[in-house]
Amino acid sequence: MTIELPVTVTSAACCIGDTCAPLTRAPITPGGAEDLSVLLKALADPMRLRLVSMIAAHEGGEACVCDLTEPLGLTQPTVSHHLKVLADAGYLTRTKRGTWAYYALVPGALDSVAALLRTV
Amino acid sequence: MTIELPVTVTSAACCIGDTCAPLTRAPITPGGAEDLSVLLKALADPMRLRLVSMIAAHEGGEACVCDLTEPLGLTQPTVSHHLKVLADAGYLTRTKRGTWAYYALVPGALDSVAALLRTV
DNA sequence: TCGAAGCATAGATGGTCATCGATATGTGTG
DNA sequence: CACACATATCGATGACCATCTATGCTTCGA
Repeated sequence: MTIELPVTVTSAACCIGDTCAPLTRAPITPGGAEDLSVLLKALADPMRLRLVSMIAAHEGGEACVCDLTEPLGLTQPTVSHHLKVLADAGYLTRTKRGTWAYYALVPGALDSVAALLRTV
Repeated sequence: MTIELPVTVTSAACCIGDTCAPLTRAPITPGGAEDLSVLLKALADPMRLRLVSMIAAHEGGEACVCDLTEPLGLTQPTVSHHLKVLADAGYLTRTKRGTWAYYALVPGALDSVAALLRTV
């Protein structure tokens, strides 16, 4: 369960030195592209997008697996698998209370990726 | 080559009627999740991210296939395939001048997806 | 203490995809 | 016209992935 979003964004600055608004910027690094693709891959699934949205829409901003299985029409292990993918990518947190495991959105995670997307 | 970004965003408004900032929003629709996942899937590949970035960084904001093959270390058919995926998703335009096919970014396409991402 | 419920993991399977080589198509040049 | 070059398409292949069933683990209540 590695929770990590690239906090240190490799600044693809538009202004370097004296020349502002140059015609050509520095392209994304191979490593940066690999990292961003991992973050995007975790979201590039209809069911996972719906999971994120349903958790955000759920009261309290959190939901347990049992809340999410039926409306998606997926089995419990499949939902559990998707939630793990999202948690590993840093989009969700997992809190166990009693028998239930509550998943919640990491604040600003989606905005972070959206911001990264515009730097490409 | 279907160039189309979801211009009509199904507004997941935060404020409905008199009650502002409700605890629960409306979750994304299954169709909306499917559409957004298609857009994200097209970007969720390291080589395609690098292609988009390299085209944006290239002088004139456009590049032909022959400009992109060598720095990526991919064969020409593979690069051509990735560019088609990106163009079909609405991220790139294709302009043929003579023997060469020039690909350029669709202005605002990335920002559009980034904005959609925050509505999830 | 025992059973039921919620969740995670393991293994299997069918589908999708990234990549390649080979080839077709189109375009400019001699 | 013939040839060289840039690009697109086709078919194959290996890897990855979404989903399932079966099963193990933990926690709560009777």
